[in-house]
Formats: sequence, structure tokens, C-alpha cells
Amino acid sequence: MADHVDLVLEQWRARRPDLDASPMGIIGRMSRLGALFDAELRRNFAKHDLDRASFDVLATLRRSNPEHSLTPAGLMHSSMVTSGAISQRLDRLEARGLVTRAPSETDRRGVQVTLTPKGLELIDKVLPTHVDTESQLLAGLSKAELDQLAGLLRTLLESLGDKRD
Amino acid sequence: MADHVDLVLEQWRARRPDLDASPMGIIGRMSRLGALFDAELRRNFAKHDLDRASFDVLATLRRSNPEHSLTPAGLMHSSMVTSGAISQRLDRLEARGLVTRAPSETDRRGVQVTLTPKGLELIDKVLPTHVDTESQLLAGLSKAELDQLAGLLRTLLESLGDKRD
DNA sequence: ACAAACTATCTCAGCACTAAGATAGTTTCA
DNA sequence: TGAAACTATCTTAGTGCTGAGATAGTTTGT
Repeated sequence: MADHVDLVLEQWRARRPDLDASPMGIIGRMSRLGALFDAELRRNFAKHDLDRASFDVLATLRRSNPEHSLTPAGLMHSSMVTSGAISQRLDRLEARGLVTRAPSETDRRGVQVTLTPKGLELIDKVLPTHVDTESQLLAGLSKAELDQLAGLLRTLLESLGDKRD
Repeated sequence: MADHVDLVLEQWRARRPDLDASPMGIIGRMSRLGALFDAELRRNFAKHDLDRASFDVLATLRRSNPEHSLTPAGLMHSSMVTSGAISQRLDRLEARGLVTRAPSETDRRGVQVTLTPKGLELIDKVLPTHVDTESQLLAGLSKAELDQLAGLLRTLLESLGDKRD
């Protein structure tokens, strides 16, 4: 059994035997899996006239609270992109009538972003197909293996300072 | 112990208890780890006037064979980007004198890309700092845990058809 | 009370990528 | 042999992001 990364590691052993390339065995695999996941998830988003960026915003609003409402800063922290990216995502979603931007009542610099009924309907339609696609992507591992994997990834995230907020 | 993704999963349970969001526990964590890894690796590349794209090309050439030489198609398969992206990456690297493009001797459509001495020197200088950075990113897991993680990721990649070529 | 420091959001130029398609050369096979 | 299918590479318009910085409003400390 060997995947593409095993070949890469062999090549490094042949060309640079002095180098311990083993960390690439983890980080290289994650990067490849990320690319494969992304490509497949994108196919599903496209069926519903969405892309990853729009889905992320709609899904974050959907799960955050019963009002489906957050500030741009809140969206930024959740999605790990810059404030400029959030502004542009919101421009697109607002133009499509999927979210609204309202001035904050407590802070005149602030904005409150809220899912419209149309946005709620769309994300609720896409969500089941999304987890379904994800589930198929993970079908190569058993339930026990998936739990083990989730645990290792959580430990790693915690060690890098990933927090709950 | 809980990371950001645990919060996300809790929120889904509260808002959409009918939905089994557990696949997000894996795919969401991989995506976050990918972003954190990328940011840190980029910092190291920048120290050497490089970016991820250029590093990928130089490293792939470095490990592939003793001649440090591949076709654009070979680079494309290894890096999971489109042919257009490879063309542009090679334009940049060629302009900096880090690789050469020579017409293939056997196929007049073909091109042979080769590391220059300057390119070889650069990648050999950066490589140890790169694996060092990766190693630090993984320091939160023991050697045994890393082996376990690599195995699970390999199984997943194989189940998705990732091949050695 | 007021200046300085800070915070929230937006704007925009520059960058690397994709998707589609152009160009040139090679292979297949009737 | 010659047409059709295929392959290798490059070109280009369009897209979404980052990084830097602008703008407006809030908080802090004296």
C-alpha cells in the first residue's frame, strides 16, 4: 500500500538521505486531501449556484444563533480570511439577496449581517447534500478510525492554539 | 479539551439536531490545519524570497531525479494545479534564473524544465529550514501519534484514488 | 475634556489561480 | 497516406484573496 506521498518520501531518501523528510508525510498528505476535498465539495456547491466562500458565510450565519445574525468581525474569525475578503463576500451575498447588512444599534462603526428568508432557504437546502458529500469522501475509513482521526486532529489544533471563539 | 470545530459541531446540534454534522469534525479540522500550516510555512518561504508555488516547483525538481529535470506535465501531476498555473510558475522561476526551459529532444511539443545551479543552491538552502518548520508545527503529537495519523491519512488518500505517479 | 490609541469596516491594487480555448506536434488506423 | 483524435504547452479573461491603508467611531488615561 502506498500513495503519492510515499513516492515523494522515497525520492527524498534517494536524493537527500541526510534530510528527515518525515514531517512531509503528514503535511503533504493533509495538503493533498485538502485539494481533493475542495474539488469535490465545489462540485456540489456549483449545483446550487454557490462557491465555498458563499457557503462558509451562509453556514456560519445559519448555525451561530436563532437569529442567524453576526458581525463581519465574527464571520472573519470563524472563516480565517481577512476583513477585506469578508467585505467582498458580503457584497456578493447582499447583491443576491441572501443576507442583509444593517447598522449596529450599539456601535455606530458596526454592522449586523443577517440571513434573509431566501438565504435561509438556500442554505437549508444545500446543507444535507453537503454533509452527504463529506460523508462519501470519508467512506474509506471506519467509524472507529474516523473518531481516532478526529482526536488526533483536535490535539494538533489545540497545540497550535486553535480556540473555541 | 475542545477546539474551534467542537464549538461548530455543538452549534449544529443546537440549530439542526436532525443533521449528522460529524463529517465536519474531520473535514473542518483538516481545512483549519491547512490554513494554519500554510500561514506558518509561508513565513519561512518569505525569508528566502520564495512562495509556496515556487517552492513546490523547485522541490519537485530537486527530488525527482539526479538531473533535477521534469516536463511541465510532470510538475502539473505532482502539484495538483492546472497546466496554466505551471506555465506561469515557470515564467517566474525562469525570469529569476532558477530553472531553464529547453525543447524536448524526442517530442517537439515538449519542454524539459531543469534546475539551474542557482536554483539548486536556493532549494538546498531552504529545504532544512522547511522540514524544521514542519516539524515544529507537528510538535504537539508524539512520534507514535504521528505514525498513526500518517497511516490514517494514507488510507484515506488511497480510498480516493491517490496514486504513486 | 481631549488627545492618543484602538477598533470595525471598507476600498483597492496586485497577485496567483482556474477554465476555456488556441497552437503546434504526434498517434492511430482505415 | 491522410484525416481524426489526441497530447503538450501556452495564453488570457475573469475571480477571489491578501496586504496596505483609508475612514469613521469608541475607549483610555490624564
